[in-house]
Amino acid sequence: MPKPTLSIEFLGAAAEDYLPHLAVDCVVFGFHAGQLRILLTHWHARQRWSLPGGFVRRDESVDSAAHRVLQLRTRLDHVYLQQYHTFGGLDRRDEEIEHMLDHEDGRQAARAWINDRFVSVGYYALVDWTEVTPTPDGVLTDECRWWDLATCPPLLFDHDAMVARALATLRSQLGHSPIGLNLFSETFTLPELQRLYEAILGRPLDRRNFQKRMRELGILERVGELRGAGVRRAPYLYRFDRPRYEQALREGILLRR
Amino acid sequence: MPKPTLSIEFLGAAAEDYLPHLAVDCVVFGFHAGQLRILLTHWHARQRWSLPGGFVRRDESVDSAAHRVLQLRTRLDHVYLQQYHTFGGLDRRDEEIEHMLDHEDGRQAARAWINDRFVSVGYYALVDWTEVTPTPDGVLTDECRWWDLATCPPLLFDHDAMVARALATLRSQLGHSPIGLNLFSETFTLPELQRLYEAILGRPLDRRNFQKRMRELGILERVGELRGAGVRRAPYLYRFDRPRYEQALREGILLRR
DNA sequence: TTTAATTGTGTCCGCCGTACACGCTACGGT
DNA sequence: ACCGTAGCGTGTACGGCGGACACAATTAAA
Repeated sequence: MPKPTLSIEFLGAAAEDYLPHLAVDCVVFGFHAGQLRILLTHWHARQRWSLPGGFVRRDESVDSAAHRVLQLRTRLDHVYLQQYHTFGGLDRRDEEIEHMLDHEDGRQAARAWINDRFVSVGYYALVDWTEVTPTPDGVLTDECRWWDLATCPPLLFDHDAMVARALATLRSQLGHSPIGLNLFSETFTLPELQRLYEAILGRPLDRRNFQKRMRELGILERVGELRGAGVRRAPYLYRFDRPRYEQALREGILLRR
Repeated sequence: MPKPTLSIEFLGAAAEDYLPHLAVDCVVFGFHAGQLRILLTHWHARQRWSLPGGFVRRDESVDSAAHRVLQLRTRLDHVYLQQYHTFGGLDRRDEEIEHMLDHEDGRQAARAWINDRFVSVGYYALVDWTEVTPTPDGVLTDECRWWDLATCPPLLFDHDAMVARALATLRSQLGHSPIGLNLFSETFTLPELQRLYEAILGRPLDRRNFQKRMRELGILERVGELRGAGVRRAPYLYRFDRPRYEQALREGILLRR
């Protein structure tokens, strides 16, 4: 299969079908082995990593564009996805990428289009990483995979700042809406949920107070007991009580600090 | 003085100097006579009102564009201005305006530029209304003035939703940062400050608890007593203690509910 | 059987937000 | 001159929630 030439067509349409100068970028959070992770894509032209992003079709809303981009990189539909900030500085370009693209094959118009200034609307997503099929676009990026948030490399453009702000937003939201549902498969244990909260907040929580609060929220449903999990007492399994969970989301209750 | 023809030049430059499809709109909050007010501009072509807005130059950041737009409409520099959401739906057009612009004088390219789809980055500003000089652009809009938030007319485009979301953001911020500084002139009384908080929150507050909390914050400095203000005891005048105020802003302390 | 590790649950305390009462100051009416 | 009234300033009491903390239960390995 021949390598696709550089053009905007790899997105499935011609450049004229997209809004110029406008992009969406997604900070896709997952959780595994006690670590918060994000999905990154690798630019072969630069041998560095960036957030998955894309452009906005003229016939779709910006929110729809974010969902579409996320679907292309994860194969997931109906993801929890929140716009959190728009990045419009003048320092968002990467001259090396622009220089290298200028020497790529492909139509001059497409290169100029991509190399122009962009304003980017930032979204963050919470996903169950086991359901994700990381998928690079195969043109600008040749790899797409999870990175531990703590150990991921410096990113292209201003994407480090985008990640930092997404995480700050997630933290500030954590007390107001129950987040866990989107990051776990169907069932989970309270210690797992606590490790998630600790990973997001970046500080340890008291196990007893955490469990008490979670129980009092009334959005958890005990399913059974997880057995044979090691040299210790087995924790209970829980699932979210959907109606109560969504009610709590609407009312925006919860933990404060 | 002849009426300017319809073109993008009224902004001080040619259309090529601006990013197409991208706008900034500002919800400018003021406070007067116990009422929260916003600054609106009147479109003569449509005989209706909208938020003050503008476009983004290719050589300025989106934040700078918002400050510039605000300066043009208020003559104010260094305003407290916060980006809060980007509106990118497909339902943001006003067909009547587009139709009427098509029959205006002016270059066809400028009409097409303005009539195309726009994504708008929303900002809200807090200003001392006494310092504002409302200034219409004189081309698309012929009037610019304050409206009581409670009684302002339905706005053009999706600006009603933009105002609602700005107000919701302001409310949620109110507990985390001390807001008042930007909305008052140098000095004010605690009853005035309380009326501001009540106007933002949309509910009455207990006077005694409000004063106690404000005193305990340690960011107010008592100046003197306001005398002869009517048939009652005169309230004290306060000003903000700048160093402590800015420290509180950094630490993001404060009221919860 | 003992021990280590980890989970589930209850109690206590202190802070903060809320409800509430009283004294103070000015002016106007009598 | 006196008192009533309207609005301002301050203090006290209670309750709820979060944070610190102790103990019993369960499992598998020593």
